[in-house]
Amino acid sequence: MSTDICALCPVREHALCSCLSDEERVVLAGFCQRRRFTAGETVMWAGDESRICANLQSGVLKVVAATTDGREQIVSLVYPADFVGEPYATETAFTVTALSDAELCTFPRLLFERFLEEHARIENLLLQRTFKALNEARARMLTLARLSAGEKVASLLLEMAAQAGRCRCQLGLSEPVTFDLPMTRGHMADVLGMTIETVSRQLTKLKSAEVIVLSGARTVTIVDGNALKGRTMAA
Amino acid sequence: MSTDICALCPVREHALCSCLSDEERVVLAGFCQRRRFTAGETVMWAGDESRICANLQSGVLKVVAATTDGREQIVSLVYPADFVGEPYATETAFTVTALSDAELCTFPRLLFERFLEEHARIENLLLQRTFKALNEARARMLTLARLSAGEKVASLLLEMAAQAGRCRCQLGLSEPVTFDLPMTRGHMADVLGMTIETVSRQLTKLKSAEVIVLSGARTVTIVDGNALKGRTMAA
DNA sequence: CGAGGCATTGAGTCTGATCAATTTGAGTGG
DNA sequence: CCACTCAAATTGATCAGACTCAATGCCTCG
Repeated sequence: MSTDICALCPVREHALCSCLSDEERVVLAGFCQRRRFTAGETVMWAGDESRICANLQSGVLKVVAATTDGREQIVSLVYPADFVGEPYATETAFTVTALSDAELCTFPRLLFERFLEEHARIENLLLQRTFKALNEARARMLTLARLSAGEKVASLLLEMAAQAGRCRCQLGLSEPVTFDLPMTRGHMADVLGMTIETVSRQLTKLKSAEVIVLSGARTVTIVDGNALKGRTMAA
Repeated sequence: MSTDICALCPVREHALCSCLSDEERVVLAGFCQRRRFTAGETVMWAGDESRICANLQSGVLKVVAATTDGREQIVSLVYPADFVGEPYATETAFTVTALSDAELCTFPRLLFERFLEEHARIENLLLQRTFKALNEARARMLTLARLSAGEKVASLLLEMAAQAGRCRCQLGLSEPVTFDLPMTRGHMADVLGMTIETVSRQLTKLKSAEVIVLSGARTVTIVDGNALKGRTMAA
């Protein structure tokens, strides 16, 4: 039964558990619980007791840091096959919310910790992923602190194009690429540490410069990828 | 011989390796190499091949992200007993430089990886530390993106006071606390994503409000810790 | 005592936030 | 199929906070 569940898993090949043998997978599946969240629903609240870890199967989640007076910053976007949650933490550090409808494969934290300890390969992979997440967070610190509004928006566009291209096969920068933005202007602003208005103005500027084409609010075509990259200036 | 080295290690009790048995420590010490760096010297360069990991024994390091055109952001401060480097990464992600004279206990990356795989306890602890670093980076993202200059400086002052207090025993916020800033205005600006001038102006403002006293450029007394905390506003 | 790096202070500018008014567009129900 | 609704997005005008440029002051260490 449990192996059947994994057979249908859309991220079977890419999630952390892809390193497991069939037998190990049976053990893990034995205490996993699939859960669905609708867009806007919160998966875990900052400050709450940390009870679960999970793999994202479909949809997109945001990890949000907030001040006491309500200012918010998206500190990470979680895509399918990504891991969410923090083993060994008693308290949840940041609120995690579904940006779109999402499906998670959740594990009780304590059982997952036990599993990690008994399966060195998966623990090792989680370590590598966590370092990768750390590098991403640090790279974004540079973006947040030192790039101009225009540079921030250009960077995010390229990033989202790359993410979109991870599914469909991606062409180079010389060819026009069309894709749907996976988030609203408001979310883009929350990721980049700016306001909705400024994001919108920068997109308009890119449109006027004929670097991109906006077809409706959500669909973008990157006409001149090199020009867009030139507006980035980050390493 | 190797155990003697560790016996003199100033961070023996707090570094990653504190979880090891004497026998394990001998193995690890077998391929460690102690190295000294003078203030300003760079320990590893972003983009270079990743050859070492290390524990910091004394001094303070900075981890720096930079744009191609020279803008810089300090993405992490490394204190004694902290771990530096990235196992399993072929390339160094960020430049690491000594802020003060520093002593490192370095390990060749590949050997350290092998050691991790054979010693689950230490790998487990490294995982936990990496998650902690990730949480810190994410918390700082909020600071960089959403706090005002005044809030940023107040936060950093409290953080540095806490760090200073980790050595000497720290009093509560109601009592005045005096300590030396471990960095220049310039470094504070690099950490907070602002300019030297703005940092200086915010400190002057705090001095005028009699929240702090500045005795020379480097020594600070937090007179009214609660007022300082009140100027923070971050969660 | 002098030199040089840090730090402070001031004046002016500019980027991006704020406030406010439309416009667009997707979804709903008549 | 069209009008309606409501959220999202765009656009404009104004303002403030932080940056830039420039001058001066202050430690620290030869």
